[in-house]
Amino acid sequence: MNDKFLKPYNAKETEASIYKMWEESGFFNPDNCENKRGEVFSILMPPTNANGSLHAGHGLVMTIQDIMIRYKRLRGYKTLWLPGLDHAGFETQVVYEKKLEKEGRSRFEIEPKVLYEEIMKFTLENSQNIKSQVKSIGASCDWSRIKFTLDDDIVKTVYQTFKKLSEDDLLYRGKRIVSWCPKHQTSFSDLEIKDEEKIEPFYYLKYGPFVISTSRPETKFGDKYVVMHPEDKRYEAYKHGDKFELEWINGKITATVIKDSAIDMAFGTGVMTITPWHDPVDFDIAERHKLEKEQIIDERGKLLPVAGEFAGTSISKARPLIIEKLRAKGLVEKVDEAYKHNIKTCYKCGTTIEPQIKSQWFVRMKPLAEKALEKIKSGEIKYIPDQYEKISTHWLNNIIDWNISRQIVWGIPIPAKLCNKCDIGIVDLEDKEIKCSKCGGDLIKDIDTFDTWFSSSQWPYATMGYPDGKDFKDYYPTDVMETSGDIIFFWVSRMIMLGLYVTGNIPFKTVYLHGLVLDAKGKKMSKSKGNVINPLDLTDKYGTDAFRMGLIVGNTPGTSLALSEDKIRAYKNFANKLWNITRFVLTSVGEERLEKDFSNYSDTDNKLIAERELILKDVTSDLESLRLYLAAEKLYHYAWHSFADFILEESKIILQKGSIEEVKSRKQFLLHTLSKILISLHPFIPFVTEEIWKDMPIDDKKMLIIEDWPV
RNA sequence: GCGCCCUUAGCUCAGUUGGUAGAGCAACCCAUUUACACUGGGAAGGUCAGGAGUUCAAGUCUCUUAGGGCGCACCA
Repeated sequence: MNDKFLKPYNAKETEASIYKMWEESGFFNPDNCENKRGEVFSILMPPTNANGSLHAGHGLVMTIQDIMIRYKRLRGYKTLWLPGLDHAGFETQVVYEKKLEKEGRSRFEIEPKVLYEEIMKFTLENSQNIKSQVKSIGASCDWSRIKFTLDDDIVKTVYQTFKKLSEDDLLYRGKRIVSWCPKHQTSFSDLEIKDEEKIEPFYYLKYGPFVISTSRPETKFGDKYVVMHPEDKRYEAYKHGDKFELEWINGKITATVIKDSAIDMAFGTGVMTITPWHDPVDFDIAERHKLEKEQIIDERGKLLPVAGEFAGTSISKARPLIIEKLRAKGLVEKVDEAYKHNIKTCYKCGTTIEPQIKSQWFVRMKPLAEKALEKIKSGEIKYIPDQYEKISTHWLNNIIDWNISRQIVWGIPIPAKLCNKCDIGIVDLEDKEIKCSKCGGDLIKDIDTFDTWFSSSQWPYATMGYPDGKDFKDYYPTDVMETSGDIIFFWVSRMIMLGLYVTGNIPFKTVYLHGLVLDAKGKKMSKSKGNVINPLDLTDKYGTDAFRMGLIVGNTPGTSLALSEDKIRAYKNFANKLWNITRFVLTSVGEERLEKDFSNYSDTDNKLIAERELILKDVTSDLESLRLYLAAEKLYHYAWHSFADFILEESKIILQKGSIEEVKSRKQFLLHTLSKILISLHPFIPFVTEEIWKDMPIDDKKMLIIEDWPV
């Protein structure tokens, strides 16, 4: 027996060299593995923010996927786990802007091209960091195939899709109302917006013969349409299109009566004025009746000249002043001081979103969503846990067009030209169009970039070299899409839609969604609360295997997990337990080597074998159904409480007092069982099992990572 | 407002098709030159949130009440 077993298991000394051994073996790359079953299994690693560092959530992602991959590899599948890095457009740009702020610079003063180069350099430097962190978790992904969302071939695919969408009339450039962040100076899609409950005053204002209500008096300067429900008896006397004069904030204006059934008769007075430029509901009403739209607030959140004396004032400063003026004119009917309502905020900085009308590129989602819904309904795409199927279906059924333009430099440039006269946009992948075909105006290059999710939604086929790539033919569709439940719309649903649209085939068969990793008290980790657990601290202290087990056991998909250090410590003990089990077994068997075809077992051992096989079968079925949490626990229990506590104790007597046949039988049983325990535990705790495997007295053995699954 | 999920031992959570309630941690008693103290043995701990129903049988299915969480939509 190797002397190393005389000391407790030392994860720290072992892990780096084991990972290096795997990497050098080439077995992470399916091209180097024998295809024993003639079946493939593939997973895409959700592209990690190249600029970020590993957090507990990544730890979970990497562990779950690595377990799936290692298990299938052991079962003889040709397994591809394709790693990726994400330029994470807006996220990274925000991080970089903070850095600029600290240096006393601003992105608005830097030439876009220069800024892009700077962020690229910054990101590529940091990407080395995240890669080595992913490795430290034990991820057995194929690094030779790593893809970055800004790689030329990915960009090329994204451009082809953009063009195809345009040709199929699923893309349009439209002057539409979008969610605009006055701080970040970019528009968003509906998903980047967070609702926040706020208590604010609610004003009832006299508007000619009507009383209207608003929480946003600063938008009211241009309001010249007063809207009511066509069936509202109270306002029967007023006809659609009636005009009247009234005294308003800055003097006399002419208003027009509009009848529209979007009005809720029960709310307030049942009458409202509209600000189509700054409110989506108002925008829709204006579109329906072809009403004029006027911008009141600029991109920085300041009032425009239409506000007269208030021009140039910010919203927060102007609001009380406007009310003061209205009050002086006797136009304030009443004020509800504590009005509770939801306002839309930027998910990143919390700034109140200021809707603006902008020319942006939109994707028509309804036709894409319908195809996705079919595949979900037919069961071709399965969700784990299954409640996500309903959540996805609901979102897809109510989908709105997707704004894919972002006014930031860090991203894939939109390959299009805009007319400086008529503002139409044309897709121009070759960058050769000069004159507008419609009005003859000059074409200028669109300076916007794509929403990050527009490129990551194409990840499954873009990374595999669609349409001609060998990997695309071999590994698409992938088997499991494993990611966090909170990006189900951002990413998962859009991958399904674009995958189906571009390739005609689903991008993955099973969607496996894990929950959030919370702190030990079940609270969300956040830098401001100071409760962020760095996974690398834990792997350093308890070993990566212990960390992995702690994340997996008892963690059901979709449910958030309270990460307790106690639990991880318990699995550190488990790694050591296996170590000592090995020490005992190796000492007990002496010179005995594992005989592959041994069958002359004693009755006692045959009974134990039957038990063991039952458990291994059970574990295999759990793994096939992706019940990782159960498989891990069952193996843990068998190794510790059956094999160590009972079988090893019993062996002490048999090896001492048994007949020659009984001793031989027991020695073989111990070796076979230990080897099966090591193989089946390998997906969960790869490092310690591989390290032990080196010393197993087995002839012609392979590396554990490519051994044969014991069932 | 609409929809979904959760409520099981002190804590964190399992419990796949209905068939005598489980794990880890914590706490309690005992053992101590043992393969392993990163240990072993033992005992304790639950009217499965409350109520009603279906069933020979319900933690599991149905309805309902309460509390917690999440998603979506929001009325100016």
